[in-house]
Amino acid sequence: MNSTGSISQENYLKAIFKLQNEHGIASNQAIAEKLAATPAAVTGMLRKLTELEWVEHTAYQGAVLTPKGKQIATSTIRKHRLWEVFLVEKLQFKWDAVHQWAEELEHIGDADFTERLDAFLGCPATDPHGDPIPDANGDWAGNERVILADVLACNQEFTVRGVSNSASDFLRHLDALNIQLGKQFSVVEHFPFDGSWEWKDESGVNVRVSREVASQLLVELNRPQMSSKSQ
Amino acid sequence: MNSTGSISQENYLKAIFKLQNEHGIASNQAIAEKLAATPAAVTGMLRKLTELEWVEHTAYQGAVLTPKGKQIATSTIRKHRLWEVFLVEKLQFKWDAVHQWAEELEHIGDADFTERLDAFLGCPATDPHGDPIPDANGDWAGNERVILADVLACNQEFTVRGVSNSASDFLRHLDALNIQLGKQFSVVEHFPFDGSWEWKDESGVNVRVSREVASQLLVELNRPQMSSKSQ
DNA sequence: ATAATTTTTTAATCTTGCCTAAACAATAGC
DNA sequence: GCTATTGTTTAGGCAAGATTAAAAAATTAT
Repeated sequence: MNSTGSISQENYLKAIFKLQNEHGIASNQAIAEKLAATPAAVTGMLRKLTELEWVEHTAYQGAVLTPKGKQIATSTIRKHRLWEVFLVEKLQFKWDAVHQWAEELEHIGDADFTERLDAFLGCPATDPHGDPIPDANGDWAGNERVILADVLACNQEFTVRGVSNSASDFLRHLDALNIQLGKQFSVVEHFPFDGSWEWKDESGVNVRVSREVASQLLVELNRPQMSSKSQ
Repeated sequence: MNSTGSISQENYLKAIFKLQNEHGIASNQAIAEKLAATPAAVTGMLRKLTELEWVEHTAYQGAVLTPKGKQIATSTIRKHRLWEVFLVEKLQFKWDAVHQWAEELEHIGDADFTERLDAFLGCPATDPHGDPIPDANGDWAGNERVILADVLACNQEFTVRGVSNSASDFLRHLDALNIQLGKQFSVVEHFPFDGSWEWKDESGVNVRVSREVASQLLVELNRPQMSSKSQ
C-alpha cells in the first residue's frame, strides 16, 4: 500500500494532482510549466509513470492519476505541509522562506516517519499559508470553508484564512501590510475604479489593499454580527 | 566560505574525512567499501573532487581533504548528528532507527538552517550514540574523554558514553541488555577465557557483557571513589 | 630481482532525467 | 474542407553517477 517514487517522480505526481484538481486532466504543457521542464521531458516521464501504473496517460490528451498515484501525491503534499509547519513553528522561519526547504524535505521518510512528525507538531490542520494538510489517508478536510475575497460586502467582517499564492514577494508584502492568517478585518470601502479595498482590523487600524493582493487572499466570512446600534 | 556539493559528493567527503582520521589517508578501496560502490566509481569521483579542490588525490596513493573539503565534510556530519538528535528526542525514534533518515536529511539546508535546528535542539553536544557534534566552525569538543572498555580494572566504576558501532542489531542488543548512554556501572568480574565481563548497575542489577559488546562501547572512567571500608 | 598478488585506473556501457530540434497530431480560422 | 497554429511526441544527445571487464601500477613474496 505504501510504495514511493524517486524525487523527480514524486514531483510529477504532485504537479499532476494539482492540475487535475483544477482542470480535470493534466496537459503535457501545464505539467512542463509547473516543473520548469520541457514538454518533451514530460512525455518521457509520463511513459514511466504509466508503466508504474501511477498515472493513466492518453497520447495527445493528458494525464490522470490512478488511486496509487494519488496516494503518493497526497502523501508528498502532506509531508511538504507538515515540514512547513515545523520550519515556521519550531525553527522560527518566516513564512515566505519555508517552501524551498519543504520542497526537499517532502521526499524523505516513510509513513511511520510522517505520522511521528504529525504527532510532534500536534496534528496541525493547515500549513503556514493556510493550505489544508491532508490526513494519513490522503483525505482533505475543510478545504471548502475558504472563499474568494471578491464577494465581500460593505461592513462585512471576515477572517483571513489562506493565500492562493505562496511566492516570497507576495508573502513579504502581506507582512508589510500587517496581514496575517487568522486576523480579522471588516470592510470599510471598496473602490471599483481599481478594485482596491479599505479594511479595518480589530484594533481599528485601517489598511488599503490592492485588487492584486485581495484577489490572492482566501477568507472566511464571519457569521454576521449584530452591530451595536441595530440591536 | 559556505558552498556545498551534490549528495553524492558530500557522501564521498564524509567517507574520506572519517578514513583520513583513522588512517591519515583514504585509500580508494576503503572509500569504495564505505560507500558500497566499486573502486572504479571512486576513481571517477576523486577526479571531480580534485577539480573542485575539495580533495588532493595522488594516483595510486589515496585522497586527503583540503580545508574546503574538510569544511563541507564536518558540516555534513554536524547536520547528520543534529538530525539524529531531533529524530530521537522530538520524534521518539529508537536510537537504532535514526541513521537511515539522518543520512538523507543531512544533505538539506544551508548554514542558517543548521543553526536554527541546533538552537531548537538546545545545542546538543553529542548525538544519540554519544558521538560529538562538531560546532558551526567544524571544531570538535570533548572527543578525547571517551576510552575503550579494555582498560577497566575490577571494582572500577564507569559511565557508558558512546558506541563505536551504530549498526541497528548492535544497538538493539544493547537495549536488550538494558545498557543506555549515561548509565553507570561497576566491574564485578572479567573473564579472560572469552573476554566477557560481569558488571553491576547502580541499582545493583548484574549484567553479563560479551567481549564483542564491550569492545564497541566507549566509556568514561569515574573518578575513583573511596569505598566505604577503605575510608 | 623477478614473479605473484593486490590495488588502482582506464575503457566501454548503463540508467535517470533532462535538453534541442524535427516530425507528427489536433485544433482553429477562413 | 484546407491551411495555420498550437501542442505532443520522437530522435539524438548530454551530464552525473554507477557498473563490469581488462590493463597498468604498486606491493608482497620468494
